[in-house]
Amino acid sequence: MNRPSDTQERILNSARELIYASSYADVGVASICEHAGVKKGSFYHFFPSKSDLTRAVLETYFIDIKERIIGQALMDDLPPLQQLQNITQIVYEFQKQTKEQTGQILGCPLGNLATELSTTDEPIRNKIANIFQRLQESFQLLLEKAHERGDITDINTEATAAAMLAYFEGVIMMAKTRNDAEVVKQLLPAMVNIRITQ
Amino acid sequence: MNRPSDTQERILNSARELIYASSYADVGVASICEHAGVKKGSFYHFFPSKSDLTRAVLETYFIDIKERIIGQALMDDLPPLQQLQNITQIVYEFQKQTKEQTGQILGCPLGNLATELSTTDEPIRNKIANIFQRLQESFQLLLEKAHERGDITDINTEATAAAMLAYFEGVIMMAKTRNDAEVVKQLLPAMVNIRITQ
DNA sequence: GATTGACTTGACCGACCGGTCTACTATAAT
DNA sequence: ATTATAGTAGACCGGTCGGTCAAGTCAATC
Repeated sequence: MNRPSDTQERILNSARELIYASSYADVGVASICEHAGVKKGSFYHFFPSKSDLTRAVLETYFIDIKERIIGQALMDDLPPLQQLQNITQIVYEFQKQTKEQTGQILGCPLGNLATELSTTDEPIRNKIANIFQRLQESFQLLLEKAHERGDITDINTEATAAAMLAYFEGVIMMAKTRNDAEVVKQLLPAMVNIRITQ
Repeated sequence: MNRPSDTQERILNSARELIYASSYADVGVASICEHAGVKKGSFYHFFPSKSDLTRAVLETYFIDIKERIIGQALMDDLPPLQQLQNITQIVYEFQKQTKEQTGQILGCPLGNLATELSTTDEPIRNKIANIFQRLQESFQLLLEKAHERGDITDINTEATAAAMLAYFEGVIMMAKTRNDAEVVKQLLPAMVNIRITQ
């Protein structure tokens, strides 16, 4: 009774791209369907609302960041602080690449939606808060490893991880606003020097 | 031949409040007019478009930040790094206050619009980039004073000011996403320890 | 007191919004 | 072969969007 279909994925990918390239409000359901090659009826067969779809899209953003940025940075068998440094380099290259391809710095898909929707769509705000938490924990894990190795001392790893994530998002916001990837190159490496003591 | 009128200011103040409380896309021209007690015709007499109005609103956001936050922090005759520290404290109290009054952390009005519109409205992106530049210069001035006093050495004041502003925006974004002012209290003071060396 | 022009009024526009609905198709289970 | 159902198609809905416009009001100028 179930026909296999890639429609759901097509919708997700379409929304992923369009929302990242502009904003939640600026991308209509009709555009998402058109870009996916799908009719509106199918859209609402798979997703009860645009907000629901966006929460699903957010999860794919997280998976991408986790795999393509953090996972990539951890592949080299380096000290944890070096791996953190890797992250900043990978992000720079990614932002630079999208700038070359689209002419624009698109920023962070999570931060973009966080600032746009946190006050008007509670389920989305909550979803993003949850994702930020998981990213923070990835940072924290690296900090704890560095602590065990004796690379850092007297540090509040949880608060420092949160501070690093905040700096990360802030730098990317500035790069997007100036539409200049070099902002990332100049500022983001300093992320690994942030410390919040106990 | 010119009748004095507070209509323009009423529109500006209305838009200021409504856009800060939600977002650019979520606030219609009709809502702005209604909240200002003004008819649509008057709106388009004073402002050629919603985008133009928003650029004027952005300038008022800057003036407010400059006067009510930076100006306030500089009133006490303290060492420059202490004055920077003051800024973080004032911002915490402000965010905490809006949370108490509205139940929500509204974040930074500049950062909010920066992430929402930088890729879709070039004049607005440019306006925000300009404002960020001026804020960065305020930070830089304090860093240079600190340098002259010998409080800090071997520092790239321009890059460090940019990094501090980025961290500032990032922390406020996280507070908004978590809808928790305590994030600001815990993370923002570390802003003054950020250094980017030459 | 006639003229000028800044300002106000509110009806109106086409386009688009998110979402609904009914009819239809295709396939898998019986 | 019949039935059940997941998925597709696309017309349609009321409401809202940013923006326009013609008509009018009012005060300052001459």
